Amino acid sequence: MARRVTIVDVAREAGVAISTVSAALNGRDGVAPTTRERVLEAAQRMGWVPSMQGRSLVSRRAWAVGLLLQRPASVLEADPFFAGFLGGVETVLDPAGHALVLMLAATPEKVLERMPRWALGGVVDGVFLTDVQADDPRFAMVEELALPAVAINVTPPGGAASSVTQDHHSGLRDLMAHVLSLGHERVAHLAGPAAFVHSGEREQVWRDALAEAGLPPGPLVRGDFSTESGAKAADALLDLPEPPTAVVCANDLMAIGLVSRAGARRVRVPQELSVTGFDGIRLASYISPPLTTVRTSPHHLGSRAAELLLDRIAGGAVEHAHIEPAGLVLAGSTAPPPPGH
Amino acid sequence: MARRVTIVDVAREAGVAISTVSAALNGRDGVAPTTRERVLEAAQRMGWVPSMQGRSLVSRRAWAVGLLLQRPASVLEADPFFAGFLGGVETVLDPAGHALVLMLAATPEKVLERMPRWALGGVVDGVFLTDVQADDPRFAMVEELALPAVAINVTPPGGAASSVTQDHHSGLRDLMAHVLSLGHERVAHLAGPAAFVHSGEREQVWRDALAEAGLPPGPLVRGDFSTESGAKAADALLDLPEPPTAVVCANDLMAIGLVSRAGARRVRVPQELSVTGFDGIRLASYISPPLTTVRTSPHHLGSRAAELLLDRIAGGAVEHAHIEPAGLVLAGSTAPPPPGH
DNA sequence: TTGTATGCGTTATCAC
DNA sequence: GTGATAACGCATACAA
Repeated sequence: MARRVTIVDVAREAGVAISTVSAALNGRDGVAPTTRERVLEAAQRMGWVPSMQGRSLVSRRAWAVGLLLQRPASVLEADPFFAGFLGGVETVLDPAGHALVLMLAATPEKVLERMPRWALGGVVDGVFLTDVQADDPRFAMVEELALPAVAINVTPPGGAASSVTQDHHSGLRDLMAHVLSLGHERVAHLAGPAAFVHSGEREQVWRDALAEAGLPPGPLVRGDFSTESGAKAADALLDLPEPPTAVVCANDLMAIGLVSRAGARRVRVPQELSVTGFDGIRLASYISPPLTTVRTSPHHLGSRAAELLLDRIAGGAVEHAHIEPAGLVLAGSTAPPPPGH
Repeated sequence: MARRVTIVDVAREAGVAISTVSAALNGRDGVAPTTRERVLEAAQRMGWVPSMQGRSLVSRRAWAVGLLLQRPASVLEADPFFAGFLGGVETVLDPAGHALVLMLAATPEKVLERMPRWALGGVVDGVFLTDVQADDPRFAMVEELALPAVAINVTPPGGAASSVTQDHHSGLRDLMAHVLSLGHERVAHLAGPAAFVHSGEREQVWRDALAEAGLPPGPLVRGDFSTESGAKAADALLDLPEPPTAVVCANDLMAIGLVSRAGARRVRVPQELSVTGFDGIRLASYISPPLTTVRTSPHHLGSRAAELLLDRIAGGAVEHAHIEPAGLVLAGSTAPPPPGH
């Protein structure tokens, strides 16, 4: 690589001082228009590009934010939330001149080890916190590090982090109302891992809706959000002495796996078994039957989260934002229970 | 944030010189064991973390590599290649102490604008080049920037970049052989965008296989790799005066869309229409019928690519690696054509 | 074996 | 309005 062009070179070329070049290049005032013009022209002509390391060193800003994901690869590879979220984040980050540093951690320990290195090492100015678990140690860590952070879909404890949430309660309540209005009385729940905060919340909505309808809580099984685990859950539920007539799943991928396995067992959806998803991924409308689900907005969640994070980094206050609630999507995977149930 | 701990602080605390601290911390020799011990202990106790900016500034290394993706969000959100590839990349990058900087570009121009800024600005030490197009301008750019690069699934022109490829020809040839052996004579191809190099290659395999079998090339339609475009293609193909009896798709998502739309039109798969995919995504085995496809290995592609890139950055030569070929996965979406065809 | 001095590219604080 | 100059945190050549 040819020796890099620095502001020193530009200064020499334009016949001005280094400080003048810096001021001109950064649009600070106190520079004569003609001088500024000359500097800009020289920088342009010489192909000057700012060195992020030099800039970062003195500005004490990394001009980058981090996303540390800790999910099994099997889920990540199929879950469109991830890509949608990233897309939203980028629409905000890029114009603001910030980069996105990504880490796919194999274990939670890796995440906790990486965070301080990133923060103290000046790799990132802030982080997104996704897949928040109960008593998540990351909140204490960002607080201790004074690292700007934005939590996704959860209210952070203390004042440690900003947050952006999309209400899933109302959508899920609508979903339960829909299923119950069809006449189902044995409504199972295929939940996500117990550790995730949102898993517990969705579970609670399901439980409350059944209680309000005067129904006993149906069987509950857990998956890990993967299609595979949905298929496994189908076996578990259909092998019960009294199988449910409807299954409310914590995400679409598990619902797809469940529908698939049910079909393989000659259990017709929705005639014999109603199934609902959660997320509203595109694919959900292309399987057969199309999935009744609740549509979330990962892209919007990402863009809003990035806004909050940049604001926080710029010295803004901790803030808690909400985007439009996740809405019900009625499709073909739900129907009245078979007669006699 | 409390004032950061620097090697100066550690030096003072340990009662030695800065250079000694640096040498001790980086495992260089020329430091007395007891001194090293004392330094390490002090650094540990004071919570010293290396400043990447300081280190980068003097080492002229960013300790990060970049991935610039330029794909429509609709594809990215559903395509598991992306996440699988990232997962593979991380398994290599992380132990080596490198970070991954990600950019989701909205347009090709954005990519070409960002590359020099990243390279010259010291944001990354190298880049991955995915979704390579014909006459891709990025190769000229990495060459001009002398930026280490690894191209994925394509042989880069000139000696500009390393590459890692997974042969898809043989798998696709096997697939075609399978379809033709079933007796199909009107085999359509649902191709990807013409601009992508691998789209053209897959198309050629299809064309050659038909020619070898003495069959005229069946109808060819193009999609954009999204499920939606697969559904659209189903309409286009089934509305033909002489619809094909088999459709070979350039990826699984389009195949899923096609199967879905065919089902909605009461065209039974595979009895009336055989459909094949490409990629071997997990979901492919959970739709009904499970998809006959060719299984690729994005994770392995990613890990190998990262190895090549780090090697290149460390001064190694340009290298072209191959991973195991993509293999045929036979499933339920293919069958003999209906009688009379 | 240890200490000193210098430079990496930038920004910012001062005199002028 | 402009120009020296001192940081920022680290690594390293060289001197002691």
